[in-house]
Amino acid sequence: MSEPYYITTAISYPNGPPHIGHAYEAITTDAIARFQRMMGRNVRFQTGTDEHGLKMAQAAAEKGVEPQKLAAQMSEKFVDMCAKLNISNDHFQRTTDTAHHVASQAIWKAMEANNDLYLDKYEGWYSVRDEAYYDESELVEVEGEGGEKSKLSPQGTPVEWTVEESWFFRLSKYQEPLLELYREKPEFLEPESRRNEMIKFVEGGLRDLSISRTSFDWGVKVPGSDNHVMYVWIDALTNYLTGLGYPDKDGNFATYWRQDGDIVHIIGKDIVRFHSVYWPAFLMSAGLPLPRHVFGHGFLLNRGEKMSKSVGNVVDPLALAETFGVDQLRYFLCADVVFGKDGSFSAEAIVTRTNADLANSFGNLVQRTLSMIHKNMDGKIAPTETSDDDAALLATVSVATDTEFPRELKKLNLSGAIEAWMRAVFACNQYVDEQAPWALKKTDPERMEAVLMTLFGAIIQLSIAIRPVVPEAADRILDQLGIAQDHRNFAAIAEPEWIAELAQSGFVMEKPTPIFPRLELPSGEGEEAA
RNA sequence: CGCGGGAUGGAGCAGUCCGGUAGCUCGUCAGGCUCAUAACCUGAAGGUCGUAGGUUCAAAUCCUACUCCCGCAACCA
Repeated sequence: MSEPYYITTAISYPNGPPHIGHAYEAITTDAIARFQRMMGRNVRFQTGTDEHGLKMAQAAAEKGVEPQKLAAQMSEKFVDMCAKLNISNDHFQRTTDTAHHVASQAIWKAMEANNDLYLDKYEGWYSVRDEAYYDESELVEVEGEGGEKSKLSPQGTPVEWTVEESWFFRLSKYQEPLLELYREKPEFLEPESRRNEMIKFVEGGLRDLSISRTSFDWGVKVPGSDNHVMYVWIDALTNYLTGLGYPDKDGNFATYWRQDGDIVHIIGKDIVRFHSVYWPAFLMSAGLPLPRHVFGHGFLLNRGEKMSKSVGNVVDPLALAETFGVDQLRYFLCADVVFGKDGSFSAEAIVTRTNADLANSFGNLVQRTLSMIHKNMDGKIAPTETSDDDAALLATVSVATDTEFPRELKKLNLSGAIEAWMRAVFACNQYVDEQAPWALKKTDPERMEAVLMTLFGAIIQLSIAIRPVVPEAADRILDQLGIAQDHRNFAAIAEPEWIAELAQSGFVMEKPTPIFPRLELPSGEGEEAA
C-alpha cells in the first residue's frame, strides 16, 4: 500500500447551521485531500461535529429539546453540507458516538497514568447567566444607585466568586517540550505568523488547565468521577483518534497515526492554541505520536467585514453554491484567498474571479479547441508531427501542472498552485492566437491538426491538475476527452501517452458542450452577498 | 510599555527573512483576431511602496520613532 496521509478539518461546533467558514475549511481541506490521492497517497480524510459543551446544552434548553436530539439534527446539516459541496471525507466523526466516549476516556486514563491529572479546586469570577468564568481583568466595575460597587462580566451580567471542584492537567510541565517542538519542527505549526504567536504565548508561561466541569452534564463522563464531564477540548481533540479506532491501536490507527507519519490538521486561526499547545501536550502525556502539521487558515470576511450573527451578515454556503455553482465556489475560495490569511468575498468577487479564470480563460480555451477538433477533424484523435512551438507549449504546461502546481499544493499554498495553473492556461490561449489554426485550416491542414492535438494534450493536463479544486467540472471535461478514470492523476501527467492511446482505441470526440458558463451577477445585489 | 498581523498604481494582492531595473489579477484606454462562452491575443496609461528620520554607493526590503487599521488575551470556521 502507498504512503499513508491523514488529513482532518476541525470538527464543527453545531450550535448553529453551517456557515461559509465551515464550508471554506471543508473545501480547502478537500482539495488537499484529493490532490494527495491523485499523487498516489493512501489518504484518509476526516471531518465531523463537536457536539458537547455548554453552548449546545444551552441551545437545546432554549429550544426545549434534548441535547442529544438537537445534536443529531444539527450534525445532519453538516453531513449534508459536505455532500453538497462534494467533500470527499472518508469518515465523519460525531463526538456523541459511543466509540468517541470510549476513546476520550482512554486518552484521559493514559494521561492520568502518566501522573498528569489531579483533582483540585477551580476558583474565579463566575457568571451564572453566562455560565462562564472570567478573568479579573475582564470585569467591569460599576457603581449602583446606593453607591455600592459591583462587578459585571464583559456581557454586563453579574458575577460572583465561585469555587468548583475540577480536574487539572499539568500543562505547565509541557512548556519546555512544546517550545522544543516548535524549535525542532517548525512545520508543526504554520503559517509562521501563527507559530510566532504561539511561541510567545508559551514562553509567557503555561498554567495548569482545568479540564473537567461539574456545573453541567452534557459531555463525556470523567472515568471514576461520575459528577464530572470533560472540558470540551479534551474530547473534541480526541476525535482525530476516535475516527481511527483508538483505543484499538491496530488497523487504521496503526496505519495513519504513526510516529513521523503525515498527520495534518487544517483548522481556523481561532483554535490554533488548542491544536498547537494543548493537543501536543495531551498526546505527549498519553504517549502517542504528534501530528506532523497543524495549519491555521484565516477567516473569510464578508465584503471585508467580520461576519457575526448579531450583524446579520452570516452567509449560507449552500445558497452560494446554489447561486454560483459548487465548483465555482470551491475555485473562488481556493484561488482568491491566500491560504493562511484572511480573505474577503462578495458576490461580485466570486462572479469576477470565476468568469475571468474558469469561463473566459480556461473554459473558453477548452471550448474553442474542442470545437475545432470536432468540426475540422471529425472528433478523431491522432498523433501528429510536432514543431518546436508545440514542444515549447507542452513544456510550459508541464512545468505548471507537473512541477509548480504539485510543489505549491504540497506546501498547502492553494492560491499559488492555481496561479501557476492559470499561467499555463494563458500560455495556451496565447499559443492558439499565434498559431491561428482557423487560418491553417485553409493553408496547411496537417499543421492545423498538429496544433489542435498539441492543445488537446495541454487541456488534458490542465484538467487533471485542477481536478482537486473543481472535481465535478474537471471530470466532465475529461469525460469529453475520453480519459479513463485511472489516468486522472499526477502519475499520468508525468508521462503523457494519451493521444497515442486514444488514437489506438478509436476514440471519437462528441460535439463539445461548454463546462463553465459565464455567471451573471444576481440582480438586487447590494448588501447581501448572495 | 500585554501579544501578534497589516498599510505597495482605481480595486485586491505578491515582493520584505537573504538590500541592487516595483510584479500579478481585476478595472480603464488603444490596437489585433474571428476558432470560441460579447470570449481570446498584443500594447499603453496609472505607484515619491503609511509618515518622519537614520545606515548604505544603493532601501518597498535593514535600524529608530510615530500614525492609522485589524485580530488575540485561555470554549466563535
